[in-house]
Amino acid sequence: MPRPTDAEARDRILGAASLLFEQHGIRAVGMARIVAEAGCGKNLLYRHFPSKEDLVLAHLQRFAEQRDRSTAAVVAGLERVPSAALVALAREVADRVTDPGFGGCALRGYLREMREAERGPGRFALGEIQKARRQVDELVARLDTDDPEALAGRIWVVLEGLYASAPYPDRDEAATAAVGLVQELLAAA
Amino acid sequence: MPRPTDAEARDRILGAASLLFEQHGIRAVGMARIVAEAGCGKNLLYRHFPSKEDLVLAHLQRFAEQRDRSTAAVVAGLERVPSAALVALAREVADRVTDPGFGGCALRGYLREMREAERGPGRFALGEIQKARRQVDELVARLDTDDPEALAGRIWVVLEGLYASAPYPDRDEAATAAVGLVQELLAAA
DNA sequence: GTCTATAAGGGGATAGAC
DNA sequence: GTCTATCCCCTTATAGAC
Repeated sequence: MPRPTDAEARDRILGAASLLFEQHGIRAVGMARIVAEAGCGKNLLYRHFPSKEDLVLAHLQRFAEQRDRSTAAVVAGLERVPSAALVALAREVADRVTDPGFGGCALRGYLREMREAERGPGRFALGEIQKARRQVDELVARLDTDDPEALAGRIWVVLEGLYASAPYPDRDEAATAAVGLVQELLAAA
Repeated sequence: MPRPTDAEARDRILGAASLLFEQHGIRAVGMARIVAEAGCGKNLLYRHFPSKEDLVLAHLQRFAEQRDRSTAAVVAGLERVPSAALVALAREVADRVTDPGFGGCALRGYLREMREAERGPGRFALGEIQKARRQVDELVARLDTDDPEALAGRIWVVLEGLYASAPYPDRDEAATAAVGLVQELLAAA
């Protein structure tokens, strides 16, 4: 069991692992390298994270929590104006995607790399993505438009395209295109 | 050097490798497994493909050639009607993505998994994607609309979102959403 | 000669023991 | 923290079958 004061060590290890995972992928990064980068002993790492899978899961949870905080912040106060909330949501994704340090959505990246969505980190990743999708669905449902499902599906495709463009040089163009598209879709609805 | 008549063996090996790569990813599939699935000796594989990287490059080239043939077929005869060609292009992507055997775009998958676009298979993959983007750009340019760059960027985001939805259960919804979106974008232009 | 099958080399993976 | 066990990786080399 980690001691209470070990929370800082845990954060340091998890931070180093997250950075490496985002930069090089899950499979490409070995535990030895994480230990070296975190500057700790292997013993300590395995006390906090009994297996690599646990470490990866914690990495995805950390990513999801940061995203949740970020989206909650931009949507705050817009609950009454669902269209504005949806645009804010798109802008938030665009902001994260265009950040030079952003290495792609960790949840989607894990699913693509490991192709395992039934259990463990993959199950968590899929659940988080479905959660985000449901948020879009619910906002669109309050929008007083005909065929809200089609609209939500279209907005979702645009957001997926925005996420997909993260590692490419044209992500800035993708960001303006995606935000503009979402705005127009809502204006026409 | 492989003998001239070995083209069939090469195809068999490449076919087995492509299937495994699409199903499990590049890093997850070892040469031993490819040999087992292709039903050949290791020696023969390495004569046709001196290294795994060569095999992966051939796999990406095969994917790109099939895609080129498929897109050329659906665009054939529509050179004079760029909007129809763009819709056909979107439909073609939608058809491939919704095919149950489709495991995602191999080119985008390689770039996401290996994060290497400067040389070898990654360089090829990036070039092919840029080629597809240029095709969209050129069709939009012949469309007599103001701000063709913005329109091409929007169509491209939608297509990227469609590709990204390939491994998910909602790819059918994504396909109809994407095709509908492209149609509307062109109708409004 | 051309293939398959198998072993071996050198490295790195996760994980556990001391 | 180091050291070890076990396994799998890519690749090459050897040995045998047709």
